[in-house]
Amino acid sequence: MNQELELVEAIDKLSGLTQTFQTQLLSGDLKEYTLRQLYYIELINKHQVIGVSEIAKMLDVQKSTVSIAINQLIDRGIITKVQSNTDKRFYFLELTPKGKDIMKTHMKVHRDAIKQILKILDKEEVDIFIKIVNKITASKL
Amino acid sequence: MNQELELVEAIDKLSGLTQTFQTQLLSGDLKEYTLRQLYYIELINKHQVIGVSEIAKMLDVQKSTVSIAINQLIDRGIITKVQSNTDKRFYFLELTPKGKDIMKTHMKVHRDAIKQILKILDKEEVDIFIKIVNKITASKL
DNA sequence: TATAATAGTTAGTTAGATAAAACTATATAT
DNA sequence: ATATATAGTTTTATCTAACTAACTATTATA
Repeated sequence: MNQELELVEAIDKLSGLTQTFQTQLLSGDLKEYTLRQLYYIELINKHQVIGVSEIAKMLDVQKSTVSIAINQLIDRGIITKVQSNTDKRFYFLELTPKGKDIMKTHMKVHRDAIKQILKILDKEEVDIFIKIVNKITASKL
Repeated sequence: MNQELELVEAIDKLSGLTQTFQTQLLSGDLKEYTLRQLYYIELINKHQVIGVSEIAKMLDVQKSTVSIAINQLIDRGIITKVQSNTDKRFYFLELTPKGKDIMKTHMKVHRDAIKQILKILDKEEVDIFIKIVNKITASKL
């Protein structure tokens, strides 16, 4: 079989796997949250200083969209906002302990999936896989 | 750095790439359609004989959900339904020429992405990549 | 100081995806 | 022949994610 076709199939399988993974993520302990919400939580976890406008720019959506979503997560006790002293217009978005727990659970799901992959592949294969993925992503495809 | 961490990062990058790919897919020529709609089209394209109930089972959603979505695509001239002669309850779902065009565009986007990957990697790397992906997906992770 | 820009909110709207329940029409099985 | 199952539809309703436009409060600038 030609290489291009095989690669098409491999990538199809990979995207099927991603979908299965997402489905698993959204059942289990994180079923109360949408992917979007988990992503907001992830962004806030990753950036020490972040506000509504920056998130909106990152996601390329309107500020109002983000504002509403974030305030819902605040109402649910997952995020807090702290007004900046130096610029009263700005609010630092932070995770509450509950938000940090969600983040931990999310990361654990990731880690568990990766542990399973590590069981299936031998060390050399993992190295090559990492190298290839890095090569692909480095090229800003 | 330990292998697990590197794999975590590689997979993060890969999922970032997937997201970029999706964003590109949903701008460009296919911006009038949602991912879900493209998936309905893909399923109908892939299966010569398929009806509403089967799609519902595949996606694990209610028949009513699929019925509404499919009828919207029929209204937009993308799908047709043809009543079966041997079982009058059943409707064969098929792509119209417009639907087939959408499918072609969709596949072209895929093929183009894969061609870019083929440019970046050498033949041996592609082979290994395919082998590893197959190993992972074969294991029903 | 008056005006611009920025950060975030609020009100109102829309599209899409989903569900439950009641329904029609048809086919199958006892 | 009657009862049950199946294929698909319709109605009603909910939720998410997004939009625009108008708004407040604050900061920066000319």
